[in-house]
Amino acid sequence: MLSIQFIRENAERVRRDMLLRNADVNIDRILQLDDQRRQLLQQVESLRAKRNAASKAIGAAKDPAEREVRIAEMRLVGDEIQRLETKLRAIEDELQQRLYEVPNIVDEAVPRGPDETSNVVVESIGEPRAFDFVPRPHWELGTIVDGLDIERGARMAGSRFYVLKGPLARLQRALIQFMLDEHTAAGFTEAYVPYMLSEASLLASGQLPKFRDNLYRDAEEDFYFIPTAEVALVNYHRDEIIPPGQLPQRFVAHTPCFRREKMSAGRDVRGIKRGHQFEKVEMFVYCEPEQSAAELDLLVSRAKHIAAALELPHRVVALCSGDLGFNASRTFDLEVWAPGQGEWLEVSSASNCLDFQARRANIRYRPAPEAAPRHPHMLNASGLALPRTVIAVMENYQQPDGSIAVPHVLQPYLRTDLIPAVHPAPAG
RNA sequence: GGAGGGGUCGCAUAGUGGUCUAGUGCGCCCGCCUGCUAAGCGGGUUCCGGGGUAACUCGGUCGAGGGUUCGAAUCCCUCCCCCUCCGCCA
Repeated sequence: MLSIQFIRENAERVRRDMLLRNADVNIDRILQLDDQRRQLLQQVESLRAKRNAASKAIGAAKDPAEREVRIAEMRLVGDEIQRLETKLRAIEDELQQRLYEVPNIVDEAVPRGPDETSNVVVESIGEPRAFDFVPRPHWELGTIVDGLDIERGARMAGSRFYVLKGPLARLQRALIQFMLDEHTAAGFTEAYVPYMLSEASLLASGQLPKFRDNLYRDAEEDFYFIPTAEVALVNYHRDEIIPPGQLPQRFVAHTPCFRREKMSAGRDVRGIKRGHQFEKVEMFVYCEPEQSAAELDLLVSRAKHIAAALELPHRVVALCSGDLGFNASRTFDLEVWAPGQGEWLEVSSASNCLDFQARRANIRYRPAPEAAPRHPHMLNASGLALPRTVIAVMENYQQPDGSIAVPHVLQPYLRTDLIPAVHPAPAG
């Protein structure tokens, strides 16, 4: 979240950024609550100071009669303190709730625009392959290589679930392994993290209270299923002051991700592009504020590296202000080309969240041994999302008979250069 | 799931209603003393917030949140975490 001090001192900037995001946030109400809070706080605190002094005097007083008089006096002061504290608490609660729902500020470099149509393609790498046959979508290829079973997935769990088996289960695992190997070789620390987290952790990462609808949770215990490993890694240092000399910290984690995705049925439902459960390799960085712009570049370059190593045509898209996520002040998406479906698939989203999550999670670091603590900046990026990378590999590497060539870098993992066609191609 | 024991300043501990402004030791920082180092001596050492240009000052903070009281580390309630044993289990 933004600090109330920041909002107070930069009210115009914050109002502007809320407009740029199309965020419906009442900054005036927040400032008004802050004003009331500080007024009340001063009253309460001066009364408390008075009570503290008097109580000390009572403890020291010898004469019982004098004690009684002062105790009676203080009883009245105590009542008044209680009355004001009740009022103060109500104001602080409302202020806190409202602050939790204010999104991050918008980086000056972010293109302005109301929605994704204003996003800007900043870089394109690789030429889409020229096919001398009509490329098939991945769900057809999945059937041909006997690696994808959407019907049985739906029978087990409902719509938007699927089963990967045989060569495609193995392909996905090889991709995960490859990505982890590449990122750890680049200095990222691999982490295995809980897949269910407490409500406090979801609040710290920014998922709650605003995005409750998109989360799965355990009905009986305080467990929320992670929608991304980012949520776990934000909380790695929650309520800590990181000692001097330990930044930057770069993590990479492979986890499943669970999302309710309560969107209109009928869109994006074909195949495995969007499910309630999917695998993702996630990168996450804690760094000093001065470094976060460079770290964002690093994360984008790491995501690009994976797409390039897999020889997939890809492009980098700068999200415009209206398309930014709640936590992010600047985001680049990485998209890969899927020729079977004929569309660009978002496989990574790299965001600089500044100190927005650090503040919610109460994370600070000490720049130097005697220095005052500061909030670190935190960044996250997929590196990459699995089902869509699987789709891109399948559709880009497909052969006329529906078999799928294996990208060079994956051949050591799969110990083959071809996923063969075992069923005849569907007619048409 | 059952029974018991715990959570106090970076670490270790003391503290069971008012001289707690949380003591002591270790560690760390500054100073003094000192051929050098060590020892010794003195001082300092949580974090958050309010007010103030500032020096400074006030409030809060003993796992978290409520409550009792003029006054809570200390008493009461709810919750969280850790340890030991039993049960269950990959």
